Amino acid sequence: MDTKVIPIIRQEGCLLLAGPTASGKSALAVAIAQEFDGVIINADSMQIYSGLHVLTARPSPEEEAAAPHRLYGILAPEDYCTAARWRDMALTEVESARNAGKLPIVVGGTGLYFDILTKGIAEVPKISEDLRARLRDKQQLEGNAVIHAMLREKDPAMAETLNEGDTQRLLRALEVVEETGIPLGDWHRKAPNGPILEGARLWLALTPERQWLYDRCDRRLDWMIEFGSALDEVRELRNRRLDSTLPALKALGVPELIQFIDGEMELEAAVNRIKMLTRRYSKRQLTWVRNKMCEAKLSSAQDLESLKVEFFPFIRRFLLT
RNA sequence: GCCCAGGUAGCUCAGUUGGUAGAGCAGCGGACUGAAAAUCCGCGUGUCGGUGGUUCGAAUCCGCCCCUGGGCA
Repeated sequence: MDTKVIPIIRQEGCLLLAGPTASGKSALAVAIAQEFDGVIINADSMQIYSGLHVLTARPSPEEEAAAPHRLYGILAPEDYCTAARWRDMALTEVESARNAGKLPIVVGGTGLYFDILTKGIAEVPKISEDLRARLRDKQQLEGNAVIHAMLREKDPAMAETLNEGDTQRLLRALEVVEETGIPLGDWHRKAPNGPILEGARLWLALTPERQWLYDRCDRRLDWMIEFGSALDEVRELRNRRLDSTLPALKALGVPELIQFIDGEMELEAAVNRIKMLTRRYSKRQLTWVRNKMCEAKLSSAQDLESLKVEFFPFIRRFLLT
């Protein structure tokens, strides 16, 4: 039946589709968008950057042509996207989809983004780039122990909860207390959460069987290297000599492939290492889905048709409620 | 066929003079409030090749068998 004639009664509705890398989200999103007249909005922290189309497994040109896609490849690799920045862009896209009478479908694998989109994040004032750069340099030169000691002095409570090895959180906590004079924990408790996604949501999440997923990740990487242009992408990125701490330079596979290009690692060793890192990553994603997305309707189906059979009636009911 | 060297965790290996075993890597579990494909925390997961014997007690000593390398024929 032509389900496009089903009127979307729930005008303010939104779909959230999460799952680990290579679980089949992109194809399912396209199928949903076609069936229910939707707009696909990216919730992946790496696919947002341009330049790594193949390596970050962005939707193919065919998929992008089959349904509207938003927030893919929109930032330069020398830029960086914070979680809140993504949220603001995503909310804008959700709104314009709704205004156009279309169903927003937020799709991705970045758990934090979904969290912040639906539960919010404390509105901490913007930290000056100067300060951030200064602290980053200090950490690189003098190590975490120094950063941890500084934090213990200015924000003992937060220093207590953080491990000394946790570079990223140490820097964040320190820059906030230095810039604002207020400990990050206080901000979390007292600051308002800022805008979040309003309206009814339907959570869908993919939790495929582990071995199947790992095999798929492996084969996908082999394909990216052999038949895709992953190496060309990385070569081009490398030739721009960007700061290696930028997010896009930390996309899975980039550091290893740069090492290969520079002759510091054999291709096979690089590929094996990327496969391992990808497995670990997908495991973390599954942990997030299992433990934080408890509202989600889960499926471990391994092919598009089964996913459609499981999810479509659900979505239809949601839209007609 | 004979002679060596080995068979211990998924892999590579350690294991004192006999006291039911431990490292690295892999793996698994968890956390996640502004660079999150990031960053961190926790966890040995085992028919010690098999079988019989010696012994209070065997990964460890002895016999036989199986398997894998290497050598000699």
